[in-house]
Amino acid sequence: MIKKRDQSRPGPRERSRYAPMLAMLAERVPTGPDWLFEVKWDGYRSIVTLTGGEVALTSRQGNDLTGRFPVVAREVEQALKTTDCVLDGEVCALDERGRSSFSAMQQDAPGTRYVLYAFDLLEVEGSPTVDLPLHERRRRLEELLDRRNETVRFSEAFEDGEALLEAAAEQGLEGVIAKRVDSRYLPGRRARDWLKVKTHDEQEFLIAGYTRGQGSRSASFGSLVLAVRDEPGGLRYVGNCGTGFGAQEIERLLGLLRPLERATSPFSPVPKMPKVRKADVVWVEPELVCQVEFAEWTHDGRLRAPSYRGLRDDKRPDEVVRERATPPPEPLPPELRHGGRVLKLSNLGKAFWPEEGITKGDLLAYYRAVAPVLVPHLRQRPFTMKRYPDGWAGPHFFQKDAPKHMPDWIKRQAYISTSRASREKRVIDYPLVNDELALLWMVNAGCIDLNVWYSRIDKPERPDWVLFDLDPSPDVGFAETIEVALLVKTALDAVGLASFPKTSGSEGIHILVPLARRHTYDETRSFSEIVAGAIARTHPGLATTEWSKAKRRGVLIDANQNGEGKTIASVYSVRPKAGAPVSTPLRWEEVRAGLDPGAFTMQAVLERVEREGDLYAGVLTTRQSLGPALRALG
DNA sequence: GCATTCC
DNA sequence: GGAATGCAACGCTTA
DNA sequence: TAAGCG
Ligand SMILES: [Mn+2]
Ligand SMILES: [Mn+2]
Repeated sequence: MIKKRDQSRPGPRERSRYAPMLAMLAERVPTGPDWLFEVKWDGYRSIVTLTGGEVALTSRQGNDLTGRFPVVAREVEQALKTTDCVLDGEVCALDERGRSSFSAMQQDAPGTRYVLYAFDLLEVEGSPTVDLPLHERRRRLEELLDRRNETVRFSEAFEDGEALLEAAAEQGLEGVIAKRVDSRYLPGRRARDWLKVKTHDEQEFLIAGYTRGQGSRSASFGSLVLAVRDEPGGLRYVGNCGTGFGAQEIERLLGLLRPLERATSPFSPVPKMPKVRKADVVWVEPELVCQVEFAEWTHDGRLRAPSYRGLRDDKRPDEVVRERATPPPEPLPPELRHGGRVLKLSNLGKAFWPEEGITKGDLLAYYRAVAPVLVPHLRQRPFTMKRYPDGWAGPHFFQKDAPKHMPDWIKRQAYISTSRASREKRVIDYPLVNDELALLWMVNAGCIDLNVWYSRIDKPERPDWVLFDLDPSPDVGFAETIEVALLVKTALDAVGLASFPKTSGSEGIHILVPLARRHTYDETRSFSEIVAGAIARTHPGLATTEWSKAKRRGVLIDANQNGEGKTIASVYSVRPKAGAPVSTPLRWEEVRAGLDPGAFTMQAVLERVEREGDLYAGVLTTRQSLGPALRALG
């Protein structure tokens, strides 16, 4: 049932002690004297560690890049006026004209020239510099670098962000990074002190036709006619795209487009295309979906500077619409009303994540926006409050018994708890978060994540799911967690059980196996124990069920969490951790190397929900039995 | 975060 | 009036 | 039986 651990899996590798600081995506460049601006270099982010003159390059995922870029590694030794330091930078390939080019990088042709753009200094001769302000770190970095070295370059900073963005767009660069001049370096964090502003946008489009080519392309086509669906099943023309494909890709596209040809335009009315004669357009059924990069939408809904990136076969043609950046959720008024109920909100401006610039108001706004998909996962489940009145880094406390001052429009359910210590029985009134207003009351009370039982009040002894709780030990990271998640999926597939993965926050994964509420907690617990034990035995060093932290190596498959009264941080919960990561539902196809759980910020998750709906809806509707699986496992 | 209790 | 305080708890494992 | 663990 369970495959042997892949022999080719690399062993534990050298990791840099520093993870790179990450930038938040922003819509526009900030202004003012607090910011400096750099080109967003498009290559491999690398932490460069120089120890006694010995160089190591480490990727964002913690992989060793030294062997991949030997020339850069050698030149680093030459270019630095010290033998011990840690830098942050980007290794980029140069094209024929000596400019940074990502496509040159991907082709990695022999003789491709690589350079390092260094932009930060994290440590010099054993003393960390991460707590110095950025302008000071950059000053010291510049001093350390030999200006004459052509391979190790100092990433220039500029004062005018708008002008730099414009220049970057002209040169076909990806964008601009804005950094606060007085900010500290926050390793591994995605903070508002660094903003990434892109020159180009990108989305899927329908191919609705093509135009006859000119010159060398007269035998094939000149451009693709692009379209999107708009409101009630209509089709809207957005522009033509005549670049981004080579001769081979044109051939492939023609092969796919010819069978879709039609005599008449799929648009009504027929759009006017600049510089194209009507007779030169071949219309096709709008069924093929392609990815296109472009500078911006014009005011009349056309693409400026579109460039073809490839076909998309993972997107249904009727889902292709114009994507608008989801605006950040509405700021909240201090008082919300819903059918006669009034909720007063307090301290909206309080910094809940000071480093990231996230306030309690931001958190409430996120939960209000995500409530339609979130609340169904909380409904009728006893709720344990875990309260952080002063933000994620402050002190916190648990509260199960609903406080007296909780409004009466939040439902409660009483359970008797038997404290074994005192052998005393007492009644606990668990709150039930059954609607948006109740949810916001909890968040206003300082709840950051939302912890609920696995069972609902009408059948409290029959859980709705089995949980596989994957927790990596310090010696492994998210990459290993992903490997173990896939092993769990393989095992569940083999016994015919559907399962739903989500990130748990920073490094862990939760896998839920939805049930028809016929099993007891005892049964779900022993089922998860059997599966976890089998995986741990066949993959020593990678997966484990070892309880003691000290002895644990690899990823813990924590079967212990399947028990009455245990709680789980729900899907869409923001976790009380650095970077405010969200527990995000995943498609199994996404559970692959390179997945970055830190990228699931509140804003990113709102956009994702907008695009994908609730990827965890299946947990609410799938009703499975463990019977066949338990028999198969003997 | 807030009601309650202590000084 | 202002500061201090409480606000959960269990099963499982190993020492 | 106590302490560590989540
Ligand atoms: Mn976990
Ligand atoms: Mn756990």
